[in-house]
Amino acid sequence: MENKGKYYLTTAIAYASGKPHIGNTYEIVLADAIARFKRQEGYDVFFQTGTDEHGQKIEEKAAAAGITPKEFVDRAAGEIKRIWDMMNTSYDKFIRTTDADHELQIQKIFRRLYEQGDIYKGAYEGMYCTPCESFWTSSQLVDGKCPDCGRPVSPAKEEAYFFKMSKYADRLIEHIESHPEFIQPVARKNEMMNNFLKPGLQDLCVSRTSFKWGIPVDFDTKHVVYVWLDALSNYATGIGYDAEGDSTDQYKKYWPADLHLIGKDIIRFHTIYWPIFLMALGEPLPKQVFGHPWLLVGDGKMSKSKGNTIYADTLVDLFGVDAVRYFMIHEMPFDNDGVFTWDTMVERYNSDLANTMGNLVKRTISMSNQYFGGVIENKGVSEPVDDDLYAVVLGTRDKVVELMQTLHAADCLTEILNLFKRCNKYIDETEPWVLVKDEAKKDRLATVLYNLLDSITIGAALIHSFLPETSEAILKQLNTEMPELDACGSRGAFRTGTKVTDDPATLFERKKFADIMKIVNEIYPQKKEEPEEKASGQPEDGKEEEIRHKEEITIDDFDRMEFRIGEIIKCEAVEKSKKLLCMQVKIGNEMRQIVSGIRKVYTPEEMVGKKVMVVTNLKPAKLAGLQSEGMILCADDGEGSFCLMRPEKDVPSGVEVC
RNA sequence: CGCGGGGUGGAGCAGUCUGGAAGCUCGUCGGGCUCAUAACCCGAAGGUCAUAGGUUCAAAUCCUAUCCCCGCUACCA
Repeated sequence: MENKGKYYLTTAIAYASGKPHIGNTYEIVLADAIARFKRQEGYDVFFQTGTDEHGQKIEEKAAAAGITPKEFVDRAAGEIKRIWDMMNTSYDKFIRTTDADHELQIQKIFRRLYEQGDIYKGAYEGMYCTPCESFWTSSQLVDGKCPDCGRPVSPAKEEAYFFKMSKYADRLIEHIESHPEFIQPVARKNEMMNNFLKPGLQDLCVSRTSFKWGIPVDFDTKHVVYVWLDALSNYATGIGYDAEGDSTDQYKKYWPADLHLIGKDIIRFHTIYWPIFLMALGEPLPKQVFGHPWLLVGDGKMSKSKGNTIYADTLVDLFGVDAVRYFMIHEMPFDNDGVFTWDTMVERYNSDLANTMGNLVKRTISMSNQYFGGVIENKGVSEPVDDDLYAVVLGTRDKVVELMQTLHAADCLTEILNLFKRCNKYIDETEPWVLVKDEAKKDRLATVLYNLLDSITIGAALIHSFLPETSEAILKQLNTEMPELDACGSRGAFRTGTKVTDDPATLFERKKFADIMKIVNEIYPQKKEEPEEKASGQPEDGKEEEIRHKEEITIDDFDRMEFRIGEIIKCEAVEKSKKLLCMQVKIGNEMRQIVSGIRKVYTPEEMVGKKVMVVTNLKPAKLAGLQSEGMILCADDGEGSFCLMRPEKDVPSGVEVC
């Protein structure tokens, strides 16, 4: 394949403060898919990742663990690298900011910027919290107090080095405006322009004296280099940049980076500070910075305090590496956060990997063996339906190439799955099990199976960057070589007369949701259910399937809830809504307004005078703009039908239900 | 009025720039098939495209207002 030139991509370097969760792992997986795909396209790829190991937080964590910072980051970096390797990522270099050559270059860079006047010594002024020994900006303060400890802060000054950001701001604005592809997705570009560049850049404080764990400024050793200047520079130092003009050939070949793949939270550092540092050093700017969205768990960000942190190992144990790669890439829209739930994980696994792809390979190989002893020749007996099949199969390559150009990796997987789906349909259209009964159709049957094997070969090649192991497993079962990317646009990827395996292993064994959840519940025992559920809430299953119970609660938990009998005094339909009723409910001597989604089953007229069961200590909510101060309980069958819970005998309103 | 993004069938999304019969995946229901992993294929149900106005022969798409979500708002990696 022709060489298309070099392609240098990086991930952000992972902060070595702990074990990365699936959100952090997503980035390396996406980067790996891009790197592999670029290689497949014929680029000379250099793929760098690594760890960011300096800073106050690490110093503190190490102290808390009773070890030196270096010991701490050695462990953390080892763990991160282990996970990257487990995910089968094909990085070319794993840089650590504690690498000696990197540290040396940072000192050289700092000195050079100082000597040429871009860095100057000044004083950092801000609000200082003495107990926390931290500076805060006025916007960070919470009610004018320290956001960490809540204690009052006082203005303070500290000697520090600053970088003259404003000097390069105009050039950067000009660059961003004239290179619309520089910041991706574009929505982020506006955030940067509006929030930082247009209002005017402040000079950046690039040294610290408040902690020690960093790279010392060699000419003023009570300062350490600001971690971002340290961390960002890895992209250059990792491939051999030298601030004194003696950069390696590798650097000269690969710089500037073609892509920095980073999280959307650190776009500012990569699209403002890093380009400006590079301008100051006289180096060209990276071609593109892509701030990818986040992979969230449930409906919130992952956090240790919530107990919902999910690690890649856990998923890999349950589903395998490629299934996890598949999920991560497929569930991330281009510019929206993706969401991980066990439900969708199992669904994607079963539906896409087991049913559509795995089963297709198995049934095709199985038929090849049953009908032809595994040796399939292209007999050239074609029918119009073959062209329909190939129209989809051969068109996939171009679609994938095009989508990857703009880093729409999730859409690529959708396209490739479409290819496999089309194959399944083709089997139904051609009905090989019917053909086999007619000796005269034997050659047609062979052709059909050949077309399938050919299509699967192409599909396997196209999915290789995303699911390398699976791709190889399929090709091995077909006993065929992976075609080059260009060959995926035409027929003949599968060599006629090849004998496929006679023992096709199942690529993805279907998983039962209940089995997975059993294991998950052991791993995450304290998983909490949503406390609030609407009256018309959506129940789980209607059928005979077993009831999924919520987490067990204690009598004390139950005691926190208050139920009372309420009498509906007034009731009217909520105009803006077709399912809401707005009621005035008498509970003892007080009146409450309650909005409830029961209009489908109850009319306003029939509600008046009824006595119902009400949750009376539920936090008020606004429904369709109306305040609702409680919840009316219903029995709900989950099929859209439900009925009110009413006292069996007449009781006065206000009495408690317990 | 700090800036920006978004509200589309049960779930997740596309479509909005360049108005012209509301689409995809999953789920549900019905049918078909039997090579295959209770799989695969076909069909159906289900949405007044957040709300209210306006422009137009025609609006999810353009304009105005309102409501609700979510990012960013600088030296924390």
